[in-house]
Amino acid sequence: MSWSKDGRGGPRGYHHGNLKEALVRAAVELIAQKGPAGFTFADAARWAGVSAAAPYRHFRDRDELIADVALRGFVMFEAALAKAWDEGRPDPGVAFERLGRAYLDFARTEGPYYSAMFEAAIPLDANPGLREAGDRAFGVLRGAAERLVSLMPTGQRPPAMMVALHIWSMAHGVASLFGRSDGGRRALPMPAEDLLEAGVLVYLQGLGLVRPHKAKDEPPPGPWSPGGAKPPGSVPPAGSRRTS
Amino acid sequence: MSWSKDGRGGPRGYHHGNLKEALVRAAVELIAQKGPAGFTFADAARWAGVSAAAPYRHFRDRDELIADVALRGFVMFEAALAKAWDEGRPDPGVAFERLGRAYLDFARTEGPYYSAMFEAAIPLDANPGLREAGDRAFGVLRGAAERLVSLMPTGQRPPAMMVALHIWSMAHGVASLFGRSDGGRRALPMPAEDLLEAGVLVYLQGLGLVRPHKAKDEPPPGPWSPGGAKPPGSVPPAGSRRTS
DNA sequence: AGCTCATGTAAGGAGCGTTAACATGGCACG
DNA sequence: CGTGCCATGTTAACGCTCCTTACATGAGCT
Repeated sequence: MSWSKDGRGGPRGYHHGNLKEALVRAAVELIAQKGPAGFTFADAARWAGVSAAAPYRHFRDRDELIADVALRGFVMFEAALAKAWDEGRPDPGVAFERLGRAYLDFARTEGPYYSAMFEAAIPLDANPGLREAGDRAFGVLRGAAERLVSLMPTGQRPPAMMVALHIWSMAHGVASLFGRSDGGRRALPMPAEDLLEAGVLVYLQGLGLVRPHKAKDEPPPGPWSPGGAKPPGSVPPAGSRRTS
Repeated sequence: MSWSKDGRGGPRGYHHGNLKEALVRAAVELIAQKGPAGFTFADAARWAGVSAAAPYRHFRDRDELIADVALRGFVMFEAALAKAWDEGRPDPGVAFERLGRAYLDFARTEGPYYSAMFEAAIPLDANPGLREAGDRAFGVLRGAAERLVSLMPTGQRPPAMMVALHIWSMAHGVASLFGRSDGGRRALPMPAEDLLEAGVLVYLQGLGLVRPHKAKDEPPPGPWSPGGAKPPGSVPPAGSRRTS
């Protein structure tokens, strides 16, 4: 009975049993192979092992299929970010680092979803549900920024929204320039995750949220330094994250 | 007279006279309208007012046309960045700010080129010239970062390459998330330019390169603070591309 | 005048989107 | 337990656009 849930493979009867799911998976697979603009409705049908007319029972057109992928992506994204943030435990600094890594991790491991979400040029105006899902995902980032900012003395707090937008921008920039390892991208002298982590750390130092650790406890000069953030621990450089 | 150089309009004889240029402009126009994946070779021919077979005399296929647009874009981009940087005059901090603004300005005013350069998924491996042009443009950014970094005491210098990549990432992130005001994007509480400027400033502060708001605003708080740089007419919709 | 490039015209083939008409079989309901 | 409905898929067909090539023709240059 499990074959009825498989998108491909096993024999199936006249009815597919789970075509909608299969089409979504087909879209994900095809986006992974050829980019969000590189596949067609007919392709998805073929990939799902079904005739070209079948998808019309489930999606009005190709855009609706992609929008569905993007929607699922945002839901997964929100969950991944929320899990990484974990309400700021054990402390906001550490949790924020995790958040940044989770962002990139999602972009990398769920590349096709990420593409559908941010590169497919879906008209948000026509998909209010999609916009809401995106806003919810961004809300996690924003909530984290608010928490972080609240650690600062009242007079020096930057707008949390701005901080969230900066982090989002840098994460998205890193992800889209270097995140996916498809052939055409540029080579990096370091893993994208570390690049982002270092960037976020420098940024947070700029806000005064993290000590510049100028006390130089050790040789490691800064958030950069190749071995800086490798140990499986969390975020060694930059000293204590407490910033009480 | 001039009609032989026009892409459209005026009467022309059997020979177009400048079809290659006209095709490039057509591509730019079509990318502006429908995105880098949203136009076809035949479209470009139609737009230029020639038959569908004519473009083959000038470009092997659609990809070569887009690559040409991207190549020109990189050249323009490099020039714009170099001009903004102006070899670090009057001082590297100020010049770096200009550089960031020039980046966003390019992304906004030359949106189609920017799309061709960064969102068209052109295989760089097959276009060495394109890669070189891109590297040259990035070289401006990197050179500026090197200059900036050289202001720091020797022991604390972060790798210039990393700094350049961070700035690039943030600029690209801002540009691609909020830069173009096409219908589907998200609204921002501030102009994208200011968002980027503030982000870069915070980042540079994090490096210790800029003292909290040295020559920026008068009010004390920081790079944010809504009075920063907002002449009222700074963000026109920019819907129609000039290019004609 | 003649050469050569640039462009037009024509035509074939392929793929896609879309719709209409027909087939199948799971399931609700008697 | 039988039966009929209807959601789901299939087949077939139309129209459109695109890509590509082969051949014809206009226009400038020497």
